[in-house]
Amino acid sequence: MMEAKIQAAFKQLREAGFRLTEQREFIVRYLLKNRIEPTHPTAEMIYTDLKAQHPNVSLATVYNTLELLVQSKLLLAIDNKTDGKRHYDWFGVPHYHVVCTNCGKIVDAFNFETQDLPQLAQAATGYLPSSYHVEVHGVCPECQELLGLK
Amino acid sequence: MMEAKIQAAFKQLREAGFRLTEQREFIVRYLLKNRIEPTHPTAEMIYTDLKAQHPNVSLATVYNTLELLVQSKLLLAIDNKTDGKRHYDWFGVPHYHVVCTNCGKIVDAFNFETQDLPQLAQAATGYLPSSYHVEVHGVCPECQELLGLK
DNA sequence: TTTTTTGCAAATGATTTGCACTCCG
DNA sequence: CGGAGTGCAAATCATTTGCAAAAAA
Repeated sequence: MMEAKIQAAFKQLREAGFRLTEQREFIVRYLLKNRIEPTHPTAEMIYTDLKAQHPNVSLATVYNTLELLVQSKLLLAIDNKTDGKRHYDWFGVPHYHVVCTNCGKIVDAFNFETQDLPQLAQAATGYLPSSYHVEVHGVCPECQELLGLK
Repeated sequence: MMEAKIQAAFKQLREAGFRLTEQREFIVRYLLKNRIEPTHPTAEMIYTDLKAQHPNVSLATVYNTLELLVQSKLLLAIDNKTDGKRHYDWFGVPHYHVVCTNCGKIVDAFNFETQDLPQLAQAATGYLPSSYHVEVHGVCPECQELLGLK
């Protein structure tokens, strides 16, 4: 069933108008197989992991592919101000992100209803919504400890 | 009453542990007097506008001050992926942002309830929330026209 | 074939930083 | 006074880009 998910992703990438290349296949497989949810990796991290097994993937291609996956609505980009890097998250069950203002760690949370947001945004602004992102900033439990907030 | 708002901002800045300098005063006054809501200016834009009247304000200080104002919860930072720049918004009535994926234009919207978000985030993750940000991405009416989506 | 895509290296450019000087408190 | 804050210029560094070669459709 993992393979089915992978194939569905390829299909979605194609339907967004992009070709399926060997490199893109490696990257999609990597993202799905490595359960990136808890990691929220950056392009650099993905590249480093990937090149061990696939030396024929360049960093520029990783950047390029990740951007295409965002456009294809397979990935979500999270610009993390704390570390200055763009992180990625697989676009599955709708959820939001909680980012540590001290160490930059990102975790997912699911207990906030955002279903109506696109329609409301369209009603309010006339924009044609394609995606949305909810982000909470705060201090993670570990950093609370470190900072004596706990 | 504008002056009262300005004084309140100074107070808030002080209470966050920062000193009140001439430059910071200029910047806060500029932000409040120029109703930045519709503009969502960047550090560069603020600097350019400001230096006409106050040549003794450097770009580095503008960057620095804006960051302090964010920390003091007077401003909200919006990293706009489309133009690659950080925009700022005065932190008044809670609202969310709708960003054009084509031209980068940012508008405010108010019709989505986010009051419970911080508590929910804390309950779900154990983080100590200090702020949050809701952002919708889509194509603005003008770009819909340009792109033939309308 | 025709159009994309890749990979390398170089460019970009917004933001950050080091440091000597100045000023707020 | 002493620690913060400023201004300048230089450094940083994640991301983007140009272009020739390679691969998809």
